[in-house]
Amino acid sequence: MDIQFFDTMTREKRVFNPMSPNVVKMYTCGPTVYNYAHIGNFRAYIFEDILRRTLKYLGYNVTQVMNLTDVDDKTIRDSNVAKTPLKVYTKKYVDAFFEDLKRLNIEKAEFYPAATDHVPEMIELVKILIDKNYAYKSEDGSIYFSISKFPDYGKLAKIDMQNQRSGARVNFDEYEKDSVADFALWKAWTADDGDVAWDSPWGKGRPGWHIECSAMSMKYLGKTFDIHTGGIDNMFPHHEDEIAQSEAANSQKFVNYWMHCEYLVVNGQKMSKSLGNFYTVRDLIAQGYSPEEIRWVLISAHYRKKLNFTFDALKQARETLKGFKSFFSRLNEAVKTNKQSLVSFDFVNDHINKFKEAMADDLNISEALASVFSLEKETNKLLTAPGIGATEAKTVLNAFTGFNAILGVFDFSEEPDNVPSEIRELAETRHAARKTKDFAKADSARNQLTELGWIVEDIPAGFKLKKI
RNA sequence: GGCGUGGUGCCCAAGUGGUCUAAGGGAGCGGUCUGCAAAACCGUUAUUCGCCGGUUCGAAUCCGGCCCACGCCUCCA
Repeated sequence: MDIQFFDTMTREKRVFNPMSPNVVKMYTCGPTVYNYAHIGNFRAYIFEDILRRTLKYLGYNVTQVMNLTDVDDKTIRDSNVAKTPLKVYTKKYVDAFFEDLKRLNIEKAEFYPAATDHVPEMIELVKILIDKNYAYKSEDGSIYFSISKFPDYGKLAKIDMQNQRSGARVNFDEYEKDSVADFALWKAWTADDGDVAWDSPWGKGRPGWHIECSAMSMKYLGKTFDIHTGGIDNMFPHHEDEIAQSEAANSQKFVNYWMHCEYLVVNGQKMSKSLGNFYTVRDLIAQGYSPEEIRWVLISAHYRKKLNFTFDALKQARETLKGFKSFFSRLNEAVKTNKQSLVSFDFVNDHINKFKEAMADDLNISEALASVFSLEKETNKLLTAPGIGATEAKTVLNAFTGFNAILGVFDFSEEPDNVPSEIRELAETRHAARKTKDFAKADSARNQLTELGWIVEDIPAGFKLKKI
């Protein structure tokens, strides 16, 4: 089965062939740790997680690198405001980031290199660019990349630099550059930087914004690697600049497949810190939404489509996940029975194959979920009507475990061993009352349970308790 | 000014020339089941895919124009 990904460079779906047959090397742009990441940011990280899990599901080993940008204008600015050393300041948000990744069940990458740990590598790269005459030193001691030396500049974003209205929104006081579009490889130290500085052949300073990704991807993945991803806002200038630096320095192709994730929008507008229309994972959890519900919302739209974030979507996710939860609970019950199989279960594999094919087709999650829902529905029918055997129930459960290797949202745990005794007693009371047809008593017990936050359902074997 | 993306039912969301009188989910409504519920199942909610033209035997899907929304060209996932 071919895997196809939409490559931003060619703007079309291409059959995916990694450089080595069984290993995929991918670089995923990570957070700038100056604040809590918001769920718009996490949309990108979840897209990367789905990509990674899909590749693994389809049989590849994955080596993923995600950078942590822990030195830049904003981290310096905000650590100064907080009167906290940069490293201490950023650590807080690095920790928070990993905490959120864990909550959202995002698999860990193999490497999380921090920019501040790789300054020597960046300096080496800048040296090469200067030696090859792609970079120049300005009067203030900063080093810039000269895009006029790199004719391919703009090939990813399809930007023709001749046609840009430079000046309209570019600050003209960057007089020291040859051309306004030239970007910094190394920034000379200024007073605003405080004690954030590294020594370099060009004097005290710090790396430019883009160089870390070139240097660190090269270190961990090589000069050419398979996939590079990020939010679509990284496409220009960030990824364009990475290409320029890397390809100029190495004289070889930087990346084979570029994949970009669309925005999360709120009321039609991009969720961003500058607009202030953002929610963090912790905000939503504080409002009573679960990480699974958040994850479901973020995975359930195709990564190249804008996703409109609403609380209604979170509520829809809640209902959907509830459905799965009770489905798994029915399956778990069926597994415990000794019922004989009455039906053929070939269709389970058909559903698995459709799921797989959909994901292999540029991560078509909607198609994939359709077969997940379809398997749920078909199985539910069988659970209701003729009954299914324990073996088949197990087969279906295994299929869902397989789906979950990518989706990462299902909770298969059996409800609940940890029911408070008070709750269990109430349910027993109700059960006994029903047996003697004392429905008034039964209903009153049920009402009490509801008030305590529990739902009781009658099933052939007795009753089932669920938390609201 | 340049470049780009998208507009599909009440909401979310696939489909990108025929199997589409449009998958799937959520929600609503009707029903089966139930002491009543819940869960589950069945039925139902777009002859239509922003609007207007065109190409074609045939279009949601291709072409042209228009309207609307959003984004990039500056840090941003």
